[in-house]
Amino acid sequence: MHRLSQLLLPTEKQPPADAEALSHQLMVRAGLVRQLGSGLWSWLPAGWRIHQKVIAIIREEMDLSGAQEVSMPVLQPRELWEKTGRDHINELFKLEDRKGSPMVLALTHEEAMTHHVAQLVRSYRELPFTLYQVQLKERDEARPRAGILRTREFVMKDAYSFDRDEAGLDESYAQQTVAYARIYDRCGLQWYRVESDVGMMGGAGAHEYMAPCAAGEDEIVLADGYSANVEVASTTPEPAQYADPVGAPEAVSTPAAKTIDEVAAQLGVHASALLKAVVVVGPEGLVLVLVRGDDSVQDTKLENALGGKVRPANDAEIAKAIGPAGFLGPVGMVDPSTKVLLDRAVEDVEVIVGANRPDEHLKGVQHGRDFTAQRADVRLAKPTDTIDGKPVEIVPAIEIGNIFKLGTRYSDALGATFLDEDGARHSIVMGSYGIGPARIVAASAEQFGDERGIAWPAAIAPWQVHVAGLGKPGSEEAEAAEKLATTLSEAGFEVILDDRSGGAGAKLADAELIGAPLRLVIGRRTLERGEAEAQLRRGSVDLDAVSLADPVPAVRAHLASAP
RNA sequence: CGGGGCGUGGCGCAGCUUGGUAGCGCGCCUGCUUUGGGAGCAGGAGGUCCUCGGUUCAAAUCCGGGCGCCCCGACCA
Repeated sequence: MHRLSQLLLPTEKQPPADAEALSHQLMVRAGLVRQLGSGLWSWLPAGWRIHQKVIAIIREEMDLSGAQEVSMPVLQPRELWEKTGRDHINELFKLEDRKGSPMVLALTHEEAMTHHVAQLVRSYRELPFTLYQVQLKERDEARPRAGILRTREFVMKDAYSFDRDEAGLDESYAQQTVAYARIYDRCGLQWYRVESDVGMMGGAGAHEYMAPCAAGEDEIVLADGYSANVEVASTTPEPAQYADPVGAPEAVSTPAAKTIDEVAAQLGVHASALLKAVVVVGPEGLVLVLVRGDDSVQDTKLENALGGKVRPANDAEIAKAIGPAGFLGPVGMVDPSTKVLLDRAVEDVEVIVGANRPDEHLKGVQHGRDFTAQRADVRLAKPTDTIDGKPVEIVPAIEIGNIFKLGTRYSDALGATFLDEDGARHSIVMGSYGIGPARIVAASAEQFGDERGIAWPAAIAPWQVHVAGLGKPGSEEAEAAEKLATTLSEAGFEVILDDRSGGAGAKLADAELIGAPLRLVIGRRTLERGEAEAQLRRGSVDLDAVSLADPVPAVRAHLASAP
């Protein structure tokens, strides 16, 4: 049992002035966390209980999946990171020890894990296995934000699977998928598993686990039977509204009309009758990217299509290769060999494009007839899109976990190999699997927070039962609350007792702020009936009163009904 | 990294324009009263006004440098 009179649980009526995200405001108001510096957060007792409960669930499910827990240093020799080429990552904290030896603070543990496995594993007989740890990660984030949503130091559960081949990896990956679903379900979150970009991790496939909420940094595309990050989502736009065909390219005057809207207005056509031109410099040089006029380019999809990082081209580069900015098109480019990338959603019909001459556009331009281009899906999904005819929804979400098929990128770099039955050497095939417990906590606060506090899912609530006696210390109500809390605590429930001398309003308000799933209140009237009033925090649902003479069965039943 | 904003008791803020006694609400401490929705009265404690320097008889206030924090964007293994 914990007593509110003794607990370091500093609740606040007002949120910090600089807190924007709901979870940030509520977690500070509820006395769960306090800030030490930008992106650096300390957990106070109640908050740490929640965090630890999430970790306990993760640990149980990891162990159940067959993964083995280890622990590796956060402080590591930079040499290790030079071998995988990740030593130049901006987010990597770099430092030196007193001898001047280059060190880093790990932002994940692929290098360390793979290093050890490379030393320890010799034979296919030792594979497969999966290692995990619950360990700090350090990242020099360009912009920490939203309380504990994006921090520079955080605890991560990171797991790494080691298999002899792709088929084995698929199996390990599937095992983690099962464990992840159980973890998020048990934590009581609303979540989606979405297809994701493989990012700089490389590899053969990746999924993210996303908790939809207003403060989400990512956007996910949802449809019946489909879910994907907008960075990879592939959807179908509404049908375009084309201008009447004219048979061949034909110049039209569009004075000073540089934007799609201006051109569409001057010509009296819908934006989808035009092509929008975006010029970037990719790994193989300058590219003219064309999407429908009412679409926009999704950078990650474009980078995947071009096979590497891209940057916007500057006006000089554009003028040299194509034409005057604002009037760009695939026909009549200054350098006709300039690569053209055409979005998959653009049909082979006549559209309107820039003429590569000032104040002029061309109508009647058709792909395949008037110009050629590489095809790729690079458009940003929109809420009006469909997928297989079904409407999509695009919602913000917090990334609460991810899983990657790494392949042999790290095992190749660090020499993690094994000998097969025939004595042939192969690289170990790896996967990596991360979960941020703090993100789960924050996502819960986002999903289940209201203006009064956070209605924690029962599985991760800091306490199961909140007992409040409304009288002052020493009163009959307070004595009865004390006795009730003791009985429940001895019966194995996690109880927090409000034994403070404050007024009833303050006690009830704090109970809602702290957010235990079940609240038991003893006031003068309820005491006269020999009962405690019972209420579920989620939804403020009034339950049958609990008998003070025999409270345990009723409390057990009430908690079983708590979400 | 680009743009914007902010730094004044624990929290939220005013004061700065026009230099001169640091102030308000909440919280905290003591006493009495009060106890079903953030109580009342009385008394009290608590602040290098982010920091360094400059101007001035005098700086929270004006000027300059630095540091810190937040928000938007870029970025985000």
